[in-house]
Parts: sequence; structure tokens; C-alpha cells
Amino acid sequence: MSDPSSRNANLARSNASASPLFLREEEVRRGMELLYFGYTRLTKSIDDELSEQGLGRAHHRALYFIAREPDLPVSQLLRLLAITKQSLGRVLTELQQRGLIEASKGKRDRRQKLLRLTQTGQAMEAELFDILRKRLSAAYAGAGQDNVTGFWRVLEGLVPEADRELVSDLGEGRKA
Amino acid sequence: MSDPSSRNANLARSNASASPLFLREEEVRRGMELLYFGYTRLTKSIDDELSEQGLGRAHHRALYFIAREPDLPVSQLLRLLAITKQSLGRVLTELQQRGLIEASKGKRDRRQKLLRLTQTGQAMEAELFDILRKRLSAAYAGAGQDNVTGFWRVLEGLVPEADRELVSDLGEGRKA
DNA sequence: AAGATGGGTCAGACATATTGACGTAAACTG
DNA sequence: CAGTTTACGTCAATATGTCTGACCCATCTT
Repeated sequence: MSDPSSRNANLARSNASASPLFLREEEVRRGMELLYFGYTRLTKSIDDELSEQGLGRAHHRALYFIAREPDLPVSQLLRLLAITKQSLGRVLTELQQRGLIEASKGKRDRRQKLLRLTQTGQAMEAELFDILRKRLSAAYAGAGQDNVTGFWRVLEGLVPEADRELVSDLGEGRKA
Repeated sequence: MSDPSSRNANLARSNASASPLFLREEEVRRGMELLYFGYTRLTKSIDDELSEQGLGRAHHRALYFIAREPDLPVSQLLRLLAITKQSLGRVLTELQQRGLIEASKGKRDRRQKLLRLTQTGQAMEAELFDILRKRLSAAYAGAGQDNVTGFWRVLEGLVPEADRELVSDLGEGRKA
């Protein structure tokens, strides 16, 4: 363990190809831990940048999805974030006050409020995305193409059936 | 596209093997979203069980790591969770009051407080682990062995250098 | 016209985390 | 041995993100 030449011996071990027995506790725990560390460390990486702007992670999540899907209705964002109207309401109000997002009424359904980023909001989101992009693309590059596909597939399997379409439709708005 | 059931065309699209251009925005965003949904939905899946016992996620994280590494010192747990002493202190006090964990003094270093689960704590953790295990192993099985390896590799790349040893050492205590 | 949906808003509360200071015991180091 | 560092605990005050549940209005659907 303290042997410097094999400081990553343990990572190497966990790298050993998955055993034929998928359900072994050790492998499940390893996956949970990596998921936990991967997710928490990645999200922490933007905290400094965010707090400089007086924003929190909740703001970023909203910002992210609005960037991803311009003219996103509130109801859709609510489903993506899986929080209550109240919680989201406060976040959206603050983002609007800071001039990061703006809203318009839906054409087909005028009850809808469609959210998009302002110029300032786009700049802000881009700056945050850049930090995340650097880390994630480094991880992609280090793992190699085939492994990126594997990464996606397992994660897709983790998304409950009910949410899958929601997730997979993201980004569609920009192509159409 | 080895998924014959092809139950969702959109997921299938995102399943398309990673392009040679790793750094393309679309692929990074796809990864971030899957990581977000995978992680949040998985963790949400134990909330009901937890709240029945009057516990929160913070308690579970502590419980999990103590289960994973019996006789874990507080300092180590602090590093794993990356929270402050105060925050952890409250959680540990509550777990102790509920009789889920117990502590002993370190042999080599008597300043250390070593944490482990009580019988009750083991039962509780096992029950929670079981829910997570079902979901994660289903995702493993659905993705296939090679993809599980990819899942691990990308996530490992996401863990900052400084935390890698910490992560990779998990589970060692039980073998030794 | 009735009901469902999209959105907003109130009060009150809980869970989780923070900073910064301070204290004690034990270990390490000159 | 004296001085410093480390491991742990604890105080008060505060911030953030979330929740429940009630209630409202505008608009769409039937």
C-alpha cells in the first residue's frame, strides 16, 4: 500500500474486469462508492465559482437544464429536478432577479411559462460548464472510448423506467 | 446496439458508441446528465426506508462507510464524507443514541475513536444495502460485464488524485 | 359549465451543512 | 522533558435546500 511503485494497486484491482458473478457484494459496493465519489467530487468542483456569484448548486442545476433545453416549461424542469414547486420557485425568482434567465408564455398553451437563459445567463452557464467539461472529458479520455459507452449504459440502467424518456429527450430542443 | 428489446429509441440513441471526438459538448452533457440522474435516483430509492427509521441520507452515508470498513476512525470518515466535524458529530451522536453504532479506542493510538456497527446497525445497513444492491446489480446485468468495467473506469477518473487512495482502500479492512 | 392542468404563493418546518472558536487527551519530536 | 501537533468533541450562530399543505388564478380540455 505504501509501496510507491504501486500506489494505484488498489485502483488497478478495482479495474480488474468485472467478474462473471455480477451480483457479488464487493462489486456492488465498489460501484456505489465510485458513483458517490465521482458525483460528489464533480459537483463540488464548481462550488467556488458558484459562491463567487452568490449562487448555490440548486441554481446551477436549474441553469444547466435551461441551457440544455431552451424554452423549457416550468413543469418539465420540475420533473427533471424532482423537487417541489416551492423549492424551485425560490431558485427561479433569484435567477430572474440576477438577470440570468427570462421567461415567455407558451404559444400553444398560454398557461405555460417557458424558461431560457439571457446573454448573461449563457455566459455564466458556459463558464460553469467549462469546469465540469474539463474534468469529465479528462475522465473520458483516460478511460477510453469503449469505457465511456459502458459508463453510459450502466447509468442508463440506473434511471427508473418512469424517468427515462425525460432524460433521453434532453438536448432534442436544440436540434429541432 | 446490442439491446434487442430496444425498448426506448431515445435511450438507444444515447447508447450509440462514443464518437472518436471525446470532448464534444453533447457527449459531455450526456454524461453529466446520466451521472446526475443515476446518482440522484439511486439515492432517492432508499429515502422511504430511511425516514421510517427517522434517519436521513447523512446517517446512511455514515452507516454505509462504517459497515464497509469496521473500526473506521472518525478522522477517516471525515475525509470520506468531506464534511465538517460538527456535521458529522451530530450524525454520529444520533446513530449512537439509536444503538446503531458503537465506538472503541484505538489500540495503537488511544486518541482515535474507532467506529463499528452494532448488531442492530448491521441489520439496518443490510436492509438499506439490499435496496441499492437490487437496483445497481440490475443495471450491471442489463449493461453487461464489459460495460461495468467501463463504468468503473470513467468514475475512477472523476475522483481527484488526492482522494484516490482513500477510495481504493475501502473494503481492505475486512480482508486483513 | 366543470374539471384538470400549469403556475404562483403563503406559513412553518426540517435536514444538512457551514464558520470559527475553544478544550482535552494523547502522540510525536526536539 | 517541553513544546507542538493530532484526534476528537463541543459551543453558538447561520445558511441552504428542501418539505407539507393549503390556497389562488388563468387557461385548456371535455
